[in-house]
Amino acid sequence: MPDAKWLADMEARIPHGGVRTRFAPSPTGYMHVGNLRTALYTWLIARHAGGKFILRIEDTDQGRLVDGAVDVIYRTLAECGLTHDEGPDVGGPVGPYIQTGRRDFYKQYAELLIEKGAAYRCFCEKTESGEDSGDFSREDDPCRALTREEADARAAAGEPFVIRQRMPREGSTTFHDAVYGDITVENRELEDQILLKSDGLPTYNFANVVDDHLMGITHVVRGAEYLSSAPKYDLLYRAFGWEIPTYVHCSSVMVTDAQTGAARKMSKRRGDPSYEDLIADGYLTPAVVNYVALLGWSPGGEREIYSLSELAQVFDIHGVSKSPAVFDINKLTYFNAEYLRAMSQEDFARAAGPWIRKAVKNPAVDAGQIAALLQQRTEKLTEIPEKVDFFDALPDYSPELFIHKKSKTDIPGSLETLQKLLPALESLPVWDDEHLLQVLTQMAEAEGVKNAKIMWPLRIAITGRAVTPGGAVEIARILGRDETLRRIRFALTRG
RNA sequence: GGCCCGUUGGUCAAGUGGUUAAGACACCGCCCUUUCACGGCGGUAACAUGGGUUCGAGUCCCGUACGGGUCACCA
Repeated sequence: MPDAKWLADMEARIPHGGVRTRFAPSPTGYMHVGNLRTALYTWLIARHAGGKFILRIEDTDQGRLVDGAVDVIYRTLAECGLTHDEGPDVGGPVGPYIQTGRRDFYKQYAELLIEKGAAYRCFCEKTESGEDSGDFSREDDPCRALTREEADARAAAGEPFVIRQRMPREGSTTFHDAVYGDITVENRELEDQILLKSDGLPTYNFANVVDDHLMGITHVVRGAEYLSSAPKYDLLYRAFGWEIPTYVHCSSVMVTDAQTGAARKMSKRRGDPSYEDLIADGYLTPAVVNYVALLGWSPGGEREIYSLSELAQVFDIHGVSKSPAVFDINKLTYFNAEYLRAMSQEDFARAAGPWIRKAVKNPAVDAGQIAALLQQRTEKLTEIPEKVDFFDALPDYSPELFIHKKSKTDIPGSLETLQKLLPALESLPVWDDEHLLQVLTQMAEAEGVKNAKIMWPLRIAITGRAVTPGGAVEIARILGRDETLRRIRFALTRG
């Protein structure tokens, strides 16, 4: 029944030579960290080898289509720099790259399998997931024993059917995985899985095998949840007589459950962060990519900071780990801080600007100067507003803040210091760091006290905060003379 | 429950028969310092468990425990 000419044409367009990998997400509208990592590893394997990275959309589940979901995938890949060479949007030699557009292909290949005796039509009624299907056992399926003529006749008569894979009942199947090594299962454990659904669309497992072959995929990278269906794939490849690609199964990414403290798989429902959530939370894309790369893979040495292109150079399947890794937001935060500090001052100012302006509306206050202060003490962009809001308006603060043991300050002493500071600052010839520091240190020297005894009261008076991004000098400089003096005078009224 | 996979400090992890069992995050301490940070130095902390094999086992084999995955006309 399959068209021999058509099959030959399909085979003829398969690219050969060179590594070809593919990321094949189903459009659910959610790119969780595990998905991103799979995409990353897949991309890295291709780029490391100078091969092609292909994007294929697996939309065979008509019941789970989500609007805009494909856009989330495009956007995430693009932002992360995981560019694809072939895909629904850019085309390529082995399209279409969206599975519903390949509908007829699967039918042809399913029928080819029937012809080879490795599949059969099944007319049994659908059994819902999780439901007890009675005492009927898959092994007793009478359809498996139907002759070709009978099955063809019933199909021709319009009876609905699915096409199932005919698994061997004896022996065992061994497949090889680049991460897990050889895995052997008894064939009797394998169910006659459905290849083609009654709506004519393929199941994930079948579509994968057909597409990966037709697209010339050399390395199949996917989550370890597919490990147990891998032997069925091998059987399918063998039935077709196709070359088996290299399997690369990656362990899952876990998260520590806030309630139970136990590790569990990440999930959208539980509110675990997706890529977009992390970005909205103030994380930088390169930091996320870098961290995620190291979650379940290790380059070996002691180095941890890698750019995307550096990752592509050093990536090696050998470093992929078998056991699940727990996502640690703490360490991501550390990576983020590292990336923030490594930025040029200009880039940081550009990234931090909007966040500073969320809290500092006063245009007279220079966001660029605040950014310079912030760069060495910011772990995520989102924490900026609360750190700088005092520039806009002096917060309500308790005079108790003037008490600081290490600086040897108390309330009366602080007010006294501020009182003396007032005229000195009023007459400061130039309002810059150099002069501010000079007047302050001179006063400390004249009084025979440590700098801190002068600096602390000033900083508290002009910020109203125990912790600030920068010291008294820098903050006074940014605030300007008028505002600085105003805040000092205000402090004095509170004594 | 059957089958498959896994198990090095709280977390990420190096380690491929002989190591004082790296490194990083987090945590703690000290130093630097005009606060907090940054930075520097140091510290606490691990081979799940029981048997083998071996002159020698984190590394190899078997059992046990624990964890994960999978058993859909979902992917």
